[in-house]
Amino acid sequence: MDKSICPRFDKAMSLISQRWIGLIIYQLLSGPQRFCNIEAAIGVSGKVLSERLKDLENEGIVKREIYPETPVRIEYSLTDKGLAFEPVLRDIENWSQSWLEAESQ
Amino acid sequence: MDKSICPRFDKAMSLISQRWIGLIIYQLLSGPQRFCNIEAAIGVSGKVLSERLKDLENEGIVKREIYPETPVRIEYSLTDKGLAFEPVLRDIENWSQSWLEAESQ
DNA sequence: TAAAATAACTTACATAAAGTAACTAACTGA
DNA sequence: TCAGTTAGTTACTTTATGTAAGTTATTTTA
Repeated sequence: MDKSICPRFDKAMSLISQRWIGLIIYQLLSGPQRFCNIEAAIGVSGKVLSERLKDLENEGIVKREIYPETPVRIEYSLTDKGLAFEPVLRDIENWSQSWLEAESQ
Repeated sequence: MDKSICPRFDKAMSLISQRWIGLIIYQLLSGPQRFCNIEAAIGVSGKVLSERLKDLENEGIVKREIYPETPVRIEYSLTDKGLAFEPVLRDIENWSQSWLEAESQ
């Protein structure tokens, strides 16, 4: 058990290797939005989405804001820490455009 | 179910959101190496490592080469497609240095 | 020559994570 | 009052991952 890898890098990797985390942040790059919007846009179940949003909020990556309108509006948005993740997602986007086929079986 | 996201990006995201995939590619960035070396360096179990290496080989990201020496040497290395993934991992590295704490409990 | 070691896996079993679908609570408009 | 919307939660099933031991081939050591 070497574990020669940096614990911070290791933690970042565990973060994005949680299913849906990347797509949630990517979706929030297009601006603050509601729970049901994220759910519909990326096709995640409500159960997992609420778990992930809680995790991301605890990590300081996502901010949850309640607007006491009628009906109540709850908006999720990226913090600076979350916005700083954009280059990662852009690189993944670029890589996927260059190296993955448009058609998959 | 909008599913407005690009299927190629979606596929790339499913790839890196598989546990260990990122760390395996990262580890291979330091050069071709053997199974047991990757296993020790990142702390993944042999079972999952062999699954992941097969997946990565099928995706054309990793190359497996057998050197019929004594004892036989099997080396895993990155293809061009795999090497092209480097910027993603460097960005994650940078992000983790800037935004994650050195100490975690 | 037999026993122990190493590399590269695989198998069996246990636990954790994710998916599915239905349910809740608060409100609103018809 | 009934159906609809938002933001979730709960119960249950399926899939993924972890752990530890076993396998095959070869090689080194006693």
